[in-house]
Amino acid sequence: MSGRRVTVTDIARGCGVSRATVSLVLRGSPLPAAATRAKVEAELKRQGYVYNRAAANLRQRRSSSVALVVNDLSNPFFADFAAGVDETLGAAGYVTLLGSTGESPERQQRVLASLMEHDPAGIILSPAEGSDGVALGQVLGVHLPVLVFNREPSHVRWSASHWDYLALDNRRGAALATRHLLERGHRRIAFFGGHAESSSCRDRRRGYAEAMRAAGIEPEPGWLVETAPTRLDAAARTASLFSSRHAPTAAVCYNDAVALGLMLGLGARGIVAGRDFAVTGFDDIPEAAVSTPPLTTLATDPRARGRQAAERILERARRPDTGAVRGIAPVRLIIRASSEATFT
Amino acid sequence: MSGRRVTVTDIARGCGVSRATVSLVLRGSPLPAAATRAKVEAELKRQGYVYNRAAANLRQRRSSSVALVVNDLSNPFFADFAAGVDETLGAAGYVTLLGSTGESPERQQRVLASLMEHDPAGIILSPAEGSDGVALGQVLGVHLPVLVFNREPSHVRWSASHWDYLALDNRRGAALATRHLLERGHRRIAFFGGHAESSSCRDRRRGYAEAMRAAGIEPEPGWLVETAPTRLDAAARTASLFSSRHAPTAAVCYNDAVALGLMLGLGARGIVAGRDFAVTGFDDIPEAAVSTPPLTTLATDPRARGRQAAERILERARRPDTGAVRGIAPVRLIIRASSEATFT
DNA sequence: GCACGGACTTGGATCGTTCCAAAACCGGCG
DNA sequence: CGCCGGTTTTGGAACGATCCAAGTCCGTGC
Repeated sequence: MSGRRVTVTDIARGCGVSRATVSLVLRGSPLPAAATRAKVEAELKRQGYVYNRAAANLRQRRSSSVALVVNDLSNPFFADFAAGVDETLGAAGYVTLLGSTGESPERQQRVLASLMEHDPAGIILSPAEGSDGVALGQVLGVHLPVLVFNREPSHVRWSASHWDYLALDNRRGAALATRHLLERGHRRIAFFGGHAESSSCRDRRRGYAEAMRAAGIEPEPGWLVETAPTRLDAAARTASLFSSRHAPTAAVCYNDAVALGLMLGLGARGIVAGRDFAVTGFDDIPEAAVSTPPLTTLATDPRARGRQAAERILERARRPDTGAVRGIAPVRLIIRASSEATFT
Repeated sequence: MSGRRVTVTDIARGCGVSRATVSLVLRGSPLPAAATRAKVEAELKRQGYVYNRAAANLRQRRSSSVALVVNDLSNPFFADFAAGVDETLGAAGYVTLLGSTGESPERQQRVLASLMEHDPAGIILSPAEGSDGVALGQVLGVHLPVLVFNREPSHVRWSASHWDYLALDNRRGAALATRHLLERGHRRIAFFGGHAESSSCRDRRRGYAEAMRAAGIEPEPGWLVETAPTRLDAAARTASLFSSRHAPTAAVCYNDAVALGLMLGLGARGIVAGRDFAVTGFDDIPEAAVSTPPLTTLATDPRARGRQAAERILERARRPDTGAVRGIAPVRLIIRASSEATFT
């Protein structure tokens, strides 16, 4: 009836022992006698006791939560990542504090500040585009275990920082896709989409360029097209691929959204992706398997990345003095029909 | 250097006032003199103070978090819902405690119990399939504001419960889809997919059946096909639609995943969806717009549902004694090519 | 009969913040 | 000079759990 919470004191009074004894029972200590334990446990059940972890954490000066801040939950890639993080944290008895930033660095600062007040044991951050490492350092302080996922904020001196970093092998992934297209006989291959200043786009472009040069081809400036990483903008910029005389016959796309947009744009110009023009993506979002044509892309297993990130941050919380780690997660080329077009 | 946290006591000592005064400044009380306030604020900045909300909440006997428990984060529908929840909670100064259950009622019990220990101000729960209302009542207690989203656990006596409920208008949605197909001339329309015992499937089947009867058609048993709500199982069961002599010419599908699976299954039998057979889905997941053919479906705006759920739970936390509310969110029929097939 | 040791149990202080009642300060007024 | 009212400030007790040093109990052995 009463809205008041049941506390250890209530239990202690209810069965005639001290608060300390109840606490021992709660934590499964071997100290209490079996009879006492039984008595206390009965009383706990009778009164419907619920442990107050906040109070315990306060006294013990530790934390049982980890903050997870993502730039865009509605992107399946990050949602899967979040699911992986939560899965691992939950299994370790931690609770996930969620924050999403909607790609706004300002909002990200506010969200982080608010989460910090809850004293998380660590933070897993997939930074908003345009994040500034200095501002992040300001809110996050010097002692908290931090893992940065997927993108590098600007102005971070990694060598001087204790932050962990986990990213996909963007460079190798793009190189794999490029080599795959080269093997199909393509020579004029574009790199299509993404913001050139973002770290992931830079890395992917680099992998692409390296693979091209390894095949003795120097990428032409007209083959590098920037777009917002969305289907819509990608579709809108399709034309810019075909403005020069050396129009490409294939494109390595920044990600799947861009690739799907490009295929839409190609269709609108009467070019059939997979037959007249080869396309690859990046991420292997669920749509990739069922688009028309199905999209050749790079699988990244975001859920496993989430588990990996959570494990790393837990390890870091246990032993704070281990050095920072840079993790590069492998990616896997999934070949589907969109890259079937060969150049003859 | 030291890992110790800066506390109000440190600040108080550092600028020669009492802890109580620092606390007043922190909370923006008008009481402290301007000069004192300035002095304290300077010291706060100097020492890099971070507010400890857990300690404050303990003293104030209130909570600044809301738990969000979803059955499947990797489903874009729920991820979007979560994004909406977090957006609204964050704006109100609450933090989101995330839990995901992977559709396992047992895991759900554990996750809820763990979240309860963090003393949330309320819980938003999208229950795992097969959740039992009695077991849920056990962990959730009697006083906590609870909002159940999207599915009804079994054995809940809503009339005797204070739980809020928010769901999509499944019945009307299915009826809209069915009427749409009827208008295209179809008479033999199946309801394809889903588990018949789940509450959402029941409601959708009901809307379908009502629309059919309103058109003077009694659905035949062979037109009701159960499947797991996945693409794979839906594709596998396509055959069962065509076993009887009165094979349907169109299908209202339980959701988009099922509809996409059905279209795959149709394709394998040489039936072209949208030309030879009309299909509708439910949810409007991103793939629906780009599948082949694009899928006619019902848009549910999960993000807005998330905001709505969060607002409701906050309202409930503010005034606990208002009666339970049942919210039914509207859905919108999106017509695309998959339902273009007409029956002539 | 009593000191001893092992098995349990316990009171009181503590974590970082807020509440509360009371105290200190201050200028003015009789 | 003392008192008054209003403004600021403050010490100490909470919140709910845990830590720790110091109990109590009880069976043994001498």
